[in-house]
Amino acid sequence: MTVSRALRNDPSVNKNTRMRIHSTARHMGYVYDTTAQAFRTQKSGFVAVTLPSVNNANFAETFRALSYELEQDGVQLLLGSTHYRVEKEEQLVRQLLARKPEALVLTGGHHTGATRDMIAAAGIPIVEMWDLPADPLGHVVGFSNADAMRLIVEHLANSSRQKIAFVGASLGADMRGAERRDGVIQAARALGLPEVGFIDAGPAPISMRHGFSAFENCGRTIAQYDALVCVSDPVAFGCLSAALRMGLRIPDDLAITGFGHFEVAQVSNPRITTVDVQADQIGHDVAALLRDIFEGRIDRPLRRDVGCTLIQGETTQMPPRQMVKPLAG
Amino acid sequence: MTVSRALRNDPSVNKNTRMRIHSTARHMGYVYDTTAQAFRTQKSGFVAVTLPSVNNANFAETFRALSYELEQDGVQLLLGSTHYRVEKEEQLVRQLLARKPEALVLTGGHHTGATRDMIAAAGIPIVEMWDLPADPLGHVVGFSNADAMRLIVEHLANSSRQKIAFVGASLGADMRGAERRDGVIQAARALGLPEVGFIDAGPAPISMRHGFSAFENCGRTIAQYDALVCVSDPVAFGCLSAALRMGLRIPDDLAITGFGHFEVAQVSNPRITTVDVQADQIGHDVAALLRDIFEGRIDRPLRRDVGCTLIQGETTQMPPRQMVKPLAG
DNA sequence: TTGAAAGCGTTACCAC
DNA sequence: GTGGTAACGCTTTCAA
Repeated sequence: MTVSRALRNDPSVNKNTRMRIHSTARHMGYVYDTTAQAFRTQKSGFVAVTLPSVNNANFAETFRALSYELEQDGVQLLLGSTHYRVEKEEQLVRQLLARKPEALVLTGGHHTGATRDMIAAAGIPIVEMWDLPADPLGHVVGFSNADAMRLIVEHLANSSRQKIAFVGASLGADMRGAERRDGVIQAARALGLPEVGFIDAGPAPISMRHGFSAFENCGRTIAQYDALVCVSDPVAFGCLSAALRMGLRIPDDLAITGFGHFEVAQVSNPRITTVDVQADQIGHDVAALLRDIFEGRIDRPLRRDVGCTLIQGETTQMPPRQMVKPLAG
Repeated sequence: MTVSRALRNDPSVNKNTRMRIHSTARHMGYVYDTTAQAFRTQKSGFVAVTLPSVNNANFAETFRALSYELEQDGVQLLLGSTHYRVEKEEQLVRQLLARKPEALVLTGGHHTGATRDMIAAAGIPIVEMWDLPADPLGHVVGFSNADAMRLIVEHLANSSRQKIAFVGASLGADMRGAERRDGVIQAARALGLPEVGFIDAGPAPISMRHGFSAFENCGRTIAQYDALVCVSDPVAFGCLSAALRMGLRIPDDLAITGFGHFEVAQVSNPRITTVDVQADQIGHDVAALLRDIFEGRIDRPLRRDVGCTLIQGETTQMPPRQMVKPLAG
């Protein structure tokens, strides 16, 4: 039928006819049936995405960017939330694969064996994002959490901070958080700093209020540290707020750093030193990658490191100014 | 075909036959086609949801609660973002309806004519949430934005604030924001307060940084107000941060209020007076409603007001203490 | 540039 | 308890 072609804007249809068809279709309140199309063409038009949490400005931003790009290609995203648990991820991936998505985008590089098996059996393109896994399932668009923390620790060391504590979720679920903690520990060792402390803010996901409580619960023991490296900006903001309420001067008494370049880090008072990992860029890059995959322009697994940048705020000091070298000669 | 029944474990099939069919199916590597089933039965197992933005802690929380409840029933949510524009919503609803969802959940009660037509033609249950529209499309789970603002204005008036300014997005796109502004204006009039000012923080969506800039751009003109009623907590936080940087004392020089009971309002320093609208409760209630609908326990449109509560923070003063009444006698 | 016919895999309905 | 037939709404192919 010509109608079918017209509605898909097939160029072989006369412009007049097409216009007329479109207008009557709209007039009738006609809605195209993607279900029938998916059935007929054996293409679902879905891309499945898992996030640890929707309620996280960074992941939400990646999803927004991804969704914005892909909806222009008529792709519908299927979103699932793992609540930072690989077992939940397994259950979710099973549910999502039943919808026959044309690709699967996972956050992070840690998965159960069953998840890996299902994914292998599905035979669709896989993208892992927000991480640089050692043994990827397919394509990768992410950054090194350890590298990000090295930036932070080196910055702190440059302004003569010695005793660092890491504020994060209880060990177990949040793998990217654990990688960040390890990154801090490694970086501190490499610089010859004393052993890094750990302040447990409770089970993941943790946010502002958990940072706040964790700081309050430290009591006077906080005095043994001169820098707090937090797993994320919201947690850092919570700590900052608690510290200010206790009358501490930030950064004079204590340096505080975050992670993720959340809005709150830029608007808070003082602004929080953080690391920008460009959540939106990850979304854009994954979308571009998927487009390349669907159009057959990719033949082997891609591994893209989007990198990260230190954003100096006001919760840490500038490194002491270097001696100015005399001009040559 | 008997095979079809056997594979769905229809009890009317002989046990032997069923077993034989299952075994040969497995042997053949047969995979059941969910797509064809969805096509034939006209039941997709989808519920479509539109949000103004995913990148908003309140809407994300509603989505999380909704998703959490419904995934237990094997329902998959289709999420779309309207970017606070009814035209975008129209396009989105068209896309979503093409997937033949079994219900449609919309945020807000303002839609284009075409949207209303499509929805009527779709003949599926509709839920409008986060609002109490005068002419609902179907079911409603929400609250009155005007009522919420009345709570705020009365609270401010109780502590003798007179000159109020509303900080919100430019008029046009954000309808709930506009309702809140109108609510403030009406409440102020009802209390005999002077005309309410308007500080434009730019086109929706607006967040912390827009509140910050808007406040900064006011310069000295801010002095004419003694209370700032912000369209949301993030915007209020931005204003608060800018005010503190300018050396204002909050709430002595200026009262500031937010909306939505976001985490930042509770952790900020000082805490921001706000209105709790229970984003998660809305999600739960919508999920419960959908369950009732699918199981045929609902015969006429439901209209549920989840209400809202004033949360007194530290950016406004307590009302002057009432004279203590002498004990009886 | 348009139209007619066949068929995708499933299920509802009816006959056996 | 089993099986045959038709149909869901679309796209592909071929003919006009």
